[in-house]
Amino acid sequence: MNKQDVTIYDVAREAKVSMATVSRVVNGNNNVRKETRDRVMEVIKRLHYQPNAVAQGLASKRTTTVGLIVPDLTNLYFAELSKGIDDIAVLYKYNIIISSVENRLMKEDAVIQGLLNKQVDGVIYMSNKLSEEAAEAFKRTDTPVVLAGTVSDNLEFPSANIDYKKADTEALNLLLNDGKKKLALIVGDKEAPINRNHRIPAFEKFVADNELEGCEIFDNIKDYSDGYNLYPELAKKGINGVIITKDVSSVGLLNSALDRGAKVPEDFEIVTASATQIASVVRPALTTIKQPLYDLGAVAMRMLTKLMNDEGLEDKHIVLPYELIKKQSTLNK
Amino acid sequence: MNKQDVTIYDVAREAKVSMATVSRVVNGNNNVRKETRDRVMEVIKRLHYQPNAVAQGLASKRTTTVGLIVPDLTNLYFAELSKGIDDIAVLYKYNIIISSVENRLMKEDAVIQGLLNKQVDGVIYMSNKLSEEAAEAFKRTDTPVVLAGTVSDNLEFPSANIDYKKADTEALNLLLNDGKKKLALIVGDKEAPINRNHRIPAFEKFVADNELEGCEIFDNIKDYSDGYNLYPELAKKGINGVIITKDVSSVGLLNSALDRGAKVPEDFEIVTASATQIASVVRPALTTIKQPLYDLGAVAMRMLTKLMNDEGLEDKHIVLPYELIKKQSTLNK
DNA sequence: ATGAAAGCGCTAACAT
DNA sequence: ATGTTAGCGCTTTCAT
Repeated sequence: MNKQDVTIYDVAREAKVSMATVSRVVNGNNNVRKETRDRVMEVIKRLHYQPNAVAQGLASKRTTTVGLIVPDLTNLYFAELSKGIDDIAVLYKYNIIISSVENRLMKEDAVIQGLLNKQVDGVIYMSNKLSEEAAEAFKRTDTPVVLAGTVSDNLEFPSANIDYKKADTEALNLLLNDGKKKLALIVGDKEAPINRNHRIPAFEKFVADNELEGCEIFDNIKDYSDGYNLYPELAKKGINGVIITKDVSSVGLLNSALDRGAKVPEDFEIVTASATQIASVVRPALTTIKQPLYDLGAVAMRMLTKLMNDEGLEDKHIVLPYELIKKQSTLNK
Repeated sequence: MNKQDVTIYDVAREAKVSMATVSRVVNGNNNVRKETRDRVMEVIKRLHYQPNAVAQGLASKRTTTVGLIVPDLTNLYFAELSKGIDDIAVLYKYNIIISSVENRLMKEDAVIQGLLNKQVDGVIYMSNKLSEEAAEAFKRTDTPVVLAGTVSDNLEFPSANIDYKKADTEALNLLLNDGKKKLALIVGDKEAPINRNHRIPAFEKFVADNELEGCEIFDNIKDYSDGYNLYPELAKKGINGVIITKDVSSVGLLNSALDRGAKVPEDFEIVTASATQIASVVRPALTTIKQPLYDLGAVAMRMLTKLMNDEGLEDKHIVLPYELIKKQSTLNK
């Protein structure tokens, strides 16, 4: 593959040692006399020797590679998580094999199997919804898995998340406090555990606790135009305050409201639930539940390094703090 | 690594054939009698045999893995390119090892060397600027490299791009035709080949050809706040029409102009040069040079598959069409 | 501290 | 059409 195909054997011969010694030098094993080490190092430099990671992987059964499963690279929620993951991966000298799995001919479990066949040392899984097949595939393996910004049904996999219930409740309180009583929760997929187990129950509890009427949950709002097209329905129903989980959709909703002459935030308030770049550049600026996406990714990857090192986890489920950032899409009384 | 560590040898024994035959079945080699194939397949299913890709890689010297070098995952320009790359990679059964290289402790050539050590079959490089070290590292190897949405100085590497000169000239004509004569080109890095060899010469030629006065090039405008903070200077200098290369910066510039009471597009026109999601959701909507980012990525990856297959390229440098999308940040007379 | 040798799991001649 | 065998480049006992 490389032009100069210098192997460990060439180095050994040239340095007049065995390949075992070269291997020790390369791997920083201390059982090498300083002189020998220096001599070997010199030859390595001179011959431009680079270890073949595939051969190392086969012999050692560790590839220093982790798999990343992500629905969509162009979704900033996952991109920002990935950045945190990547930075920690670099720190610990892991490479990342990335696989996006949304809208794909290839089934998710096939993607996962492919990753496992490549002998990745661990996997980070991100998604709105951990599919059945994915969960099954993970359970069939020893390879450690961590979820980042993703919840599974029965907490079977280690994860890094925020407290979605608490965050949503705080946001709903903000809306209510601003005098908005016809509230809506707008999600991408009702059946995603994050919604089914956290956001929706929190919303329903809040509505019940405050004896609100005419509140509603809207499902299947995933992209810009979904958000844009939803506004008329909300207006007709008199909804005047929403939490919307996808940043791109919130922007669509905002633009739609403005285009139809709604006053934001006087008549209609929006809280968006991720705080990606896209939510922060529109006008009026969106009030947002700021999730520490970079940190969530970093923490998840750090957990994975521990698992790959058989160190065990103090906390199987790490919950990071969020912030409710009050901007111009809410009155903030 | 996997719980059931079934090897090709187990399958061979169980199916009463040699491992060579199993290998043939796994690799779709036709030199196997149908009965034998069926029997082997049955055993493979029954034992849940999965080939170890690392061993395959070592023996065959092909890893079906390509390296992707990208400055920043959260930059939508690169994310959208990556999506095109990824889709074609899946089609041709390649995995992707992704390495982001901006703001990193690890030097770029070390990142590249790491990729080569993992025996990737090819590399796609994306950046504003192909660094010296990167170019050197690539030249030391046989591994094919393709640039996506990236230009190198002397066209030494195959690439997929648009005609930046033509695109910018068309945009400048739009501005001039709208009556804007104090024009600016706003870039991230003057020294990036894409700017030094294409955008800047095109801008200078346009200014000279049309005998315009007070036009200027602004450098080092890379993120939202750079764009936001630049506007006052533009206003002071009387600049009334700009092409700006980074979408995030354009949005900063737009918001800044609006905040300071400028009328867009009456007094100040903006054309942005990538057309990522972020440029399309702000109001007023930005006129943009729409680069076919997904396609650029897809084409680059397709080129790479050919090179990895020793097929050779008809065209070493592919130029895809762009579109000038006229929105509300220009008058479009 | 160093070396010899046996694999890691597979592919790819080569032989039959 | 199938089997035999020699690697691929490295790590890792086990000796010494």
